[in-house]
Amino acid sequence: MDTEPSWDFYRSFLTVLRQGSLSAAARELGLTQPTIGRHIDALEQAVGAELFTRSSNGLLPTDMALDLQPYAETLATTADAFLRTASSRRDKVEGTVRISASEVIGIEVLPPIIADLQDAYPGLQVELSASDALEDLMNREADIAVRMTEPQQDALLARRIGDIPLGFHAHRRYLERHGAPQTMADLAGHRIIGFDRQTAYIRMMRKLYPAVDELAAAFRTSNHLAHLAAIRAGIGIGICQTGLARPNHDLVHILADEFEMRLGTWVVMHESLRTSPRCRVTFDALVDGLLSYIKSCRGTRA
Amino acid sequence: MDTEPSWDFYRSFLTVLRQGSLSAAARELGLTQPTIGRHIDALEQAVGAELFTRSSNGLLPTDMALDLQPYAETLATTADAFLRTASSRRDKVEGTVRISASEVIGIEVLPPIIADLQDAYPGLQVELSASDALEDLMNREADIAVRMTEPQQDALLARRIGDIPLGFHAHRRYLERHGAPQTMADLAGHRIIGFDRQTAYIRMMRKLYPAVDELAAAFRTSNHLAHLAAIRAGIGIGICQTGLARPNHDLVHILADEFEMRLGTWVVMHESLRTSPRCRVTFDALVDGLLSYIKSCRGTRA
DNA sequence: CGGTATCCATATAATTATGTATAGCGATGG
DNA sequence: CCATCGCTATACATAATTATATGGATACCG
Repeated sequence: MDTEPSWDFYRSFLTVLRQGSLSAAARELGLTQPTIGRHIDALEQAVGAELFTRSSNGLLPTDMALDLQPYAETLATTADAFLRTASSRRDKVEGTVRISASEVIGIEVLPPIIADLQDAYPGLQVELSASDALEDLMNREADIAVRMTEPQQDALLARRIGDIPLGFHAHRRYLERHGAPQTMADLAGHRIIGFDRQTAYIRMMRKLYPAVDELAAAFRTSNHLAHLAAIRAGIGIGICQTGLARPNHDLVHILADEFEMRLGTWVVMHESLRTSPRCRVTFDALVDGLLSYIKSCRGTRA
Repeated sequence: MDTEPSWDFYRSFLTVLRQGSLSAAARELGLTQPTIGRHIDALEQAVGAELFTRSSNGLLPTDMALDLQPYAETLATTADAFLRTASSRRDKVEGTVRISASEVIGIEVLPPIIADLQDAYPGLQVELSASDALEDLMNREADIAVRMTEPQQDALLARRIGDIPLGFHAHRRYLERHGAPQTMADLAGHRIIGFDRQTAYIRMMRKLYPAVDELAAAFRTSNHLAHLAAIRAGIGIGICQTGLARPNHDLVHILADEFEMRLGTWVVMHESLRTSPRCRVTFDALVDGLLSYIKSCRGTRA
């Protein structure tokens, strides 16, 4: 290798890959099309491989370029994390903290917790990545994560919150029309909201309650938020966190004695962020907020 | 934020951090001291924080800079992985593959396996990181790893090899002088080679054989290679992989019926490297080589 | 079919970043 | 106590990178 290529080339490479054309990448990066073109040329020269096939309506990535995309993505998220950390003062709670959580937690549970946190620390910005694709804390894709599985890596600081209870729920309107099932067997006569895809959590349920799996579902979705929305819309009976029944009083927890499943919950942060005030404070706020959320889950039985 | 800083600044930042001065960093990168100085200035400007305190004999990193170091390290290893992947042709077995393994495995077990592999594929370069600090495959710090723990992440492709058996060993010379212990209790009268630090594997032994832990060690080291060297030098009786007794015929496996511990072993690779011929071939070679190594571990009893 | 809007490639001009040379500062050693 | 060495900071010339401007190719649409 003569000399290492400029790291800026990786940025240009990734942007072209995402945007699909030199021109669009140039607009994105605030540069010009010939510049990006030269970057790609130089990178291809440096690695001795063709990365894109040029055409008059854009650049088509080669298989090699697609292989390289994850590396470039990592570079981008890491550079982002670098700036996020560097741009916040070490001695004050300010700057941006990026939180990763599942969609349901991120949308139904976290907002009030974050609101209180930001009331207390006006200089604190929060980026919430509400996605079921869990982001990698080791890669610093997020600073703090709420997870339903226990993290394995030693470098991660994890705090177990407890178990979030799940149960069958239905809208009051649905129950008024169709009656409330008293036993698991009664479910057979009801409209069931089911899951579309296999996830770890569905496999767990299948193991604990094989009967549930055999119910014919009237509405299936792989999206947990859509599942919840279906319950709230009165489509039928589905499973959700019992804590979500409380804020919306039209949701009723049914079969509470027959069916119980719990999701272990952890708040996780990279160990090295312990000394960062903004991460520390956010971590603590999430722990406190989720603890009281779990406490509120009790006593919502029908 | 006006505009994102050049990614090259991160490289200069990291090099200054590692080298301790602008001048040394400039030499390392093939640039000049004023250039590196300007990069650091620009980065400090961009993030609005002081990263180094300048002195006449170098640059001293601030706490902030030390916080940022891991991010910069990740950038460097990822850029490296990018080049490694990009510089090898997709259709041929050539280019560099980086293997991570423990010191003992990397030094005592892998070399002959790698030799055979490279005989078969002359264009294949191998980088071996023989370190007990396990490198992160998610971060692409290595392409393939030999691990003694089962990997958790879904994105990793893991192949279980089996269990590597461990046992007490001593040099023939030591046994001629001091006699061979026939029972675990006999160990008390012998010179024992022990471990210095707590590791997962020591905790496991402590659990299975609490008696072993109470033996007074005549020689302690936290380095497994040094431990092995001590056994080979005839210092006393210590624990090592039974497979290591074979190539060196002066090493004798003792108390084989009294003591047995096994280390589960996996070869692990990032799932996305499956399509890369060089990684695929290396992965398979490691699997085959380690399988036959484990097979060779049997039948070496004294 | 002509008009328009993309896109990439190339040549040239402007800007920016880099290297060279030098001065100044502090530590080290005879 | 001065010479030396290594470091950073600055000034200036130069090289490298970038933006601008233009041409050619392709797709889309009325």
